Formats: sequence, C-alpha cells, structure tokens
Amino acid sequence: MARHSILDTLHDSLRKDALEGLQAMRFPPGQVLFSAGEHCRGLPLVLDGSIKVQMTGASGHSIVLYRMGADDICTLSIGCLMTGRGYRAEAIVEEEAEAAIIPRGLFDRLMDQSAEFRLGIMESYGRRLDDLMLLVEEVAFHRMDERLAEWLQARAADGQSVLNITHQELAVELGTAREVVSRLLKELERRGHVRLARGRVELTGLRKTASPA
Amino acid sequence: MARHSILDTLHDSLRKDALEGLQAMRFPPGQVLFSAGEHCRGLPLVLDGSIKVQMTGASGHSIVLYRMGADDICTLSIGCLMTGRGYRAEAIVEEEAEAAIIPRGLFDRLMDQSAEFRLGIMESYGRRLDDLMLLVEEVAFHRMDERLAEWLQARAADGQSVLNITHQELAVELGTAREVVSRLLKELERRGHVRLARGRVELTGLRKTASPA
DNA sequence: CCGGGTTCAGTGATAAAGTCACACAGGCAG
DNA sequence: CTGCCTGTGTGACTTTATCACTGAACCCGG
Repeated sequence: MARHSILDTLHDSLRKDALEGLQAMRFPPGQVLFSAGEHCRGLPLVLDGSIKVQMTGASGHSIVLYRMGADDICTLSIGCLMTGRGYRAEAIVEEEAEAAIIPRGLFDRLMDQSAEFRLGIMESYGRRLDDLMLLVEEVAFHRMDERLAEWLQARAADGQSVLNITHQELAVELGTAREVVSRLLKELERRGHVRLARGRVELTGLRKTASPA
Repeated sequence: MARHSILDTLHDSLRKDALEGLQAMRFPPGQVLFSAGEHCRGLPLVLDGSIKVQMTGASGHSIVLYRMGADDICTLSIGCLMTGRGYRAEAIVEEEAEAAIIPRGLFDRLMDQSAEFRLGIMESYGRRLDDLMLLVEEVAFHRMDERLAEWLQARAADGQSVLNITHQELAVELGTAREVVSRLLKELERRGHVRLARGRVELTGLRKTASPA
C-alpha cells in the first residue's frame, strides 16, 4: 500500500483511482533505479528508504547531487518525462527503499484535477532547485576540510557514529579526489576527531575544524 | 503587449483573461529584479532581453547560476511563490529586458485550466534543473583555464568579439577569484588568443587551449 | 588642465586542492 | 599459504585560492 503525503492530499475518488494505478516496489541497497541516458517511464514517489542521485561528468568524475528519502518526489524525472530527454544523472538505493511509479497518464490526470497535487510538485521542485543552488555555492567556494567535517557531522547528528564508507565514496559525496579525502581524514585522525579503518570511519567527538586563530 | 510562447498555447478565452491580468515592463541594464531574501510576488515571464541570476554564498563570493532570455520563465520564482520562502539568488538585467509578472492568483488559474501551460512550466523547470546539474559538474571538475576559454568562445559564437567586461565580473561568471581570471587572461594574451584592455577583452581567434601533448 | 579619488589590473608569496604514480595493507578465494 | 583485488597512504608536482600590495586607467570637480 503506497503511503505518500502527496497522495493524502487528494480527494477521495481521485485518491482511490491513484492508488489503483500505483504499485509500490521494494529495492535493495545498491540497486540502480535509473542511470544516465535512460528514458523516464513515470514519476517515482519515494515511500521509504534512502536514494542518492549522482552524476558523472565529462571529466569522468562523479558527484552526489542530493538524496531522496521518505515522502520525497523524484522531480528530476518530471523534466525527463516532459521533454523526452534521457536522464543526466543516476539514482542508487542506499538504504532499502520502497517506491511507486506514477505513470505518465495518471500524472497528467493528477496535475489536471488536483490543485494540492500541483502544489506538492511545485514545492518539491522548488526545494530541489534550492538544494542544487546551495550545492553549487558549496562546491565553488567552501574549503574541502570544512565540507568533509560537515558531511561527517551531519551523519553524526543522524545518530550514526560509525560509518561504513570508503574514501572513494566520500570523494564522490564531496566531488573531489580520493587522495584528498584520504589526506584530510588522516589529518582529522591526527587531531583525534575520527578513528579510521579499512572501509570505516568512526566519529569520536568531531567538533569544528577549529582554525588556529 | 506581452508576447511569450507560453501564452500562445492558451485557448482563446483564457489567453484573453491572461493578457488582461498582465502588464509588460521594461528594465534597464543593471536593474535588480529581485535580490536574496526578498519575497516573490508572482511568476516573471521574460519577454525579451537578458537577465542573469546569481547567488552570493556564505563565503561572500558570488557565482552566476544561469541566464534568462526571451521566452524564458523564471521558474526559480515558483518555488518561492509556493513555499513563501525568500529568494536565495538575485536577478540582474544585462541587456535591457522586458518582462511581465503573472500574479499568484492568475498563475493558479492557468495551472488549473491549461494543460499546455502546465507543460510549459514543467519543461522550464526541467531545463533549469539540468542547467544547474551541469554547472555543479563544471565547477567541481573542470579546469579553470578551459572554463574561461569556453565562456569566451561561447560569446564569440554569439558574434561578439569585443566584450566589455571586467575581470571581477568574469570571476563571478566562473565562480572564482579575480586574480585567477587576471592570470589566466594574461596567459591567453601571451598566446595571442585575446587582447586585453581595461574593462575589455577582445577575442582574436580563440582556439582550443591546446594542451602541449 | 590638474589633482585626487576610485575602480581595474598585475604580481609575488603562500596555502589548499587536484593529479599522477606507485607502494603497501587487509581480506578473501582457491 | 598464496595470489588477487580493493582500499589506503604518500611523495612530487600542478593548478587554484588567498592575501597583501603596487601601479595604471578613468572620472570628476575645480
């Protein structure tokens, strides 16, 4: 049964139709939901789990653009759906995820008949645009050591203090090179903020990177 | 009289209503259409001219995110309109521009009553998302000298071979520091690709940056 | 036309980040 | 145990960012 807040906003008869046209599916970690160049067959609603969206540029390097979680909408797909162009990014499941695809016809109908649905879509789009704008600024102007520390802290805030992640994966998160991550992590370890092991980063009281000033 | 392709798609009666609710305005170069933190009072349609959208990050640096030209829609505004949050970016007129603002009420009505209007909005959103994704990749992974050369070449392709622009402005275009632009331009001049003067870059047969390999 | 202020541009020194090449360590399959 | 694959550490070097400053070009009032 597909539970997604944007469906809750629909009026009874429309919601009933929608739920009939939808089918939730489960995806295991590592599963690729779509990849670059592929065409879009509908609008995915994320019901649960965590999915990262990343792209690989002309340079051959990859960077994570954003994540989708419970109650998210894959707005990126709408553009592909509308213009018929293929995806430019790829989506990879991180934590086992559940999603339902709204097929084109149903999407058009919902857009036509529900102001609330439209609002939800627009809001989602707006948030995504915002995310990307912030990312641009972050990538263009922030120091790598701070970005790394912030990324780790965000995870720590989620309650996770032992991350099973490789330096390479962290490099893709931040859009940098593996060597850079390795060196910065080593530095954090020297300062006692983290403990490192193969494929593992343990956070041990990570504070501000504390400029010596 | 507001001429914009998205209005052409409307059916007669709706178009008539829309045109009544709209009022085109002209803006001179340099005019700020909106700036960070401001609230949004409607959806701007760009009828003509050129408008750049840039943001200034926590770091204090600015970067141009994208440009809007004739027949464009300021999709960024929709998010602000829907969520009520302020703008995160600012819009500055480059070439004298003409624009019309669709007020909230009319926007809602058009979204409700015209599938073609909705399609136009969605397409526009999709393009913007695409632009930003490409920008992220560009900023994260491409070399500055190539980015500068490409930017200049794009202008040359537009027919302009003498640009009236300062190094500082170029730095904002590329999201880097003024000094970096100065040095790279000097290098291009040494190679005979450009000629420099205060506030001016003249393109004299700019080819590939030609790696020595 | 001159003087003084303002905006632009050039440059050296240094730090941060990216690139390249390679050594080595940990874990797993045979 | 022995390879083998993946992940990590590191040196050398290039590119980019930052800081601090110099000087040139332009603008405007007197």
